[in-house]
Amino acid sequence: MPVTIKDVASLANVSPSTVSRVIANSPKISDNTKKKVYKAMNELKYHPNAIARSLANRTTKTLGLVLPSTEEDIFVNPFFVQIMRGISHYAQKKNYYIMYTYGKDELDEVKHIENLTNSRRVDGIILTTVRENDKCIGCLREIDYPFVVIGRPEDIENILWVDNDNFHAMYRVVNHLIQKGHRRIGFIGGESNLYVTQNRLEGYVKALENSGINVSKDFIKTGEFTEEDGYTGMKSMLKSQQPTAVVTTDDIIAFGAIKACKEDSKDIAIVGFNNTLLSEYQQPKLSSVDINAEKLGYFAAKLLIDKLENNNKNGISNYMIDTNLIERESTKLKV
Amino acid sequence: MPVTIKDVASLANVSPSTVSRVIANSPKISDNTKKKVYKAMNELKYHPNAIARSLANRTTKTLGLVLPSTEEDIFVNPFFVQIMRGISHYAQKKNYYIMYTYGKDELDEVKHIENLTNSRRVDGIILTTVRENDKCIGCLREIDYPFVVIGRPEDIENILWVDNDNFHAMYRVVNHLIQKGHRRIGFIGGESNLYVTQNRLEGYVKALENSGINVSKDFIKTGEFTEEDGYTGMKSMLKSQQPTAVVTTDDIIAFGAIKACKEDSKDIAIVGFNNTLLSEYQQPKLSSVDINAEKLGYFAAKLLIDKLENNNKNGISNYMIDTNLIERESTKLKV
DNA sequence: GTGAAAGCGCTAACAG
DNA sequence: CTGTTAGCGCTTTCAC
Repeated sequence: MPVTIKDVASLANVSPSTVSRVIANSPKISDNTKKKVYKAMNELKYHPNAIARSLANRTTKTLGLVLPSTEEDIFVNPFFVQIMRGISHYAQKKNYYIMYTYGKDELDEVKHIENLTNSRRVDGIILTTVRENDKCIGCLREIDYPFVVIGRPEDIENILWVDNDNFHAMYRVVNHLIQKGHRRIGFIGGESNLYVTQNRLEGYVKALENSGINVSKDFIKTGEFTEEDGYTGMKSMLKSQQPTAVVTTDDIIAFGAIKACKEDSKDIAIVGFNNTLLSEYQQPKLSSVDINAEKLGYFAAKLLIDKLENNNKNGISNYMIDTNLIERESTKLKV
Repeated sequence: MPVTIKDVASLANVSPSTVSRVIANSPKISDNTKKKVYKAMNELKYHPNAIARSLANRTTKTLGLVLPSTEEDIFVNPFFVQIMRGISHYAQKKNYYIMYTYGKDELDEVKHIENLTNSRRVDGIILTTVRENDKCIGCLREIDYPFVVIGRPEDIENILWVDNDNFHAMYRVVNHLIQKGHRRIGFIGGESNLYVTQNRLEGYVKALENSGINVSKDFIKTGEFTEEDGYTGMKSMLKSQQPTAVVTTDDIIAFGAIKACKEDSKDIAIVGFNNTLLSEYQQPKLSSVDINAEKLGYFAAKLLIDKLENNNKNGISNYMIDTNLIERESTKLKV
């Protein structure tokens, strides 16, 4: 029933291998036979069977995308959807397909990765989260399967990854605030042992130092990525210090900080991170750093596909994606 | 390098076909040889090659998911993410995989569908939007490829689909408002030629009639799915009628309606639809109908997979998914 | 430049 | 119950 390469071959009066060469656009095929073959393909409405090709040349042209399924992550944050689009964007360009799976937790993710790779359904894997001592990375490394990570892993040796330049992102935000006249600027971050937190904190410190502003421990709070810790961080800072501006490492933290300011009727400039959907719906509308998730996805796909196609001559193993401060009401005022 | 069925066969001292039967869990295999084979598989860490299986039995165990990439749709609305999870949930249960593609527009979607189906990468397709005179459906029908659509198509003959019971959803919402004492209830809907709009309107009408409340054209507005049309619809209703409550067919419409009420300082009960993320962040928090998108995805996958596996004995060709009124501040008050 | 033949790894008759 | 034998549809040496 389905038309195969043989049908095309006999109609065009050539051998199957010739047709195959035409499909692969082999250089050593006369223009004449090329034409003949194309004609036959059109007449028969021939379309190569991807599965058969995959079996023969041991490559599926498919990438596996592993998504976490934590409620908060997935819903409040357009992050993953944007990443998916970015990936899709580059993949389509290169004629790659994407299979996605949701993992209930880290172990479940590992299980899915094993399924995907053992069955050879995919040529490579894209990881969308990094954890401490990441088991997914461990597993992929062990079986030596191509993969790329969105977010900077602890141990980057021999790993493809993309991430924002968190140092610069925060550096620029703080600088911007300084330009606006702020001198007493606080920092409220998530877990202090995370790279993101550390890098963003460094950017904060550097910006202050560069402007000759004293960096004080009392202006630096870290905790969890929760509204609550944003709230308490802000509260305690308000009590002892008199910040005129506060930068945070996540919108959710910023939301808590806003709440604290409102309670104390303090008018303080606040900046969030990740530019989540809700930032625009705060009172005041929250200025936030857009991390360009779509670009993260795009370059993750690029890194992986380039490797798969051996186009990685330049040896690039990671990309730093730029960020954008989206300025809204919360940082409108000059001091 | 990779271990194949042959390796297992020779280690277990059986033929490849026997191993194949063990993999497929064929009933007519003695427990003894089953054990032998399993042992060999474990020792060799054998994993069947999915591609080879697909080629041999002409089935890929993967579904193609076609997503629209309209900004608004994708971002503001957790709809698609939820659908993806639902699909994934059922698919994983049945050991199916999902490939997704984004279509820039209808034609682009058709192109992707053709790619997916012509290359035989997928066994079936899941459509997440329905348009008037839908080209995707047309194409799929023509080539007679299994598919399911989320949303009720115009012509449902021989088509698998899932949708909410829009009639009942709205019927119950209006009833609920009536219980609360409302008698002057307005309706603001999207495009009047769409099924959703019509069905929801019918539910609205029926509920009023059942309670012996007069249905007046002046209480019914339709337009586009925009904040603007929600706003103007509300404005004009406020001018001529004195509604105490208004139901809408989309949160975005409700947002506009809220705005209009605020401007005129009218305290009117308002209900949205789709329970989007932002509904909770309105002032007042918007009551909205949750359409259970995850369930829509789940049952879409079920419908399609059941068909593919010929488990569709009962001949079910669609599911109606229940909805849930999420009550928030906007309908708190009794009249 | 093009064809013949072997094979990718697995499944599915058909025997026995 | 199990083995033998052909393929599934395409690619890829290796000749010519």
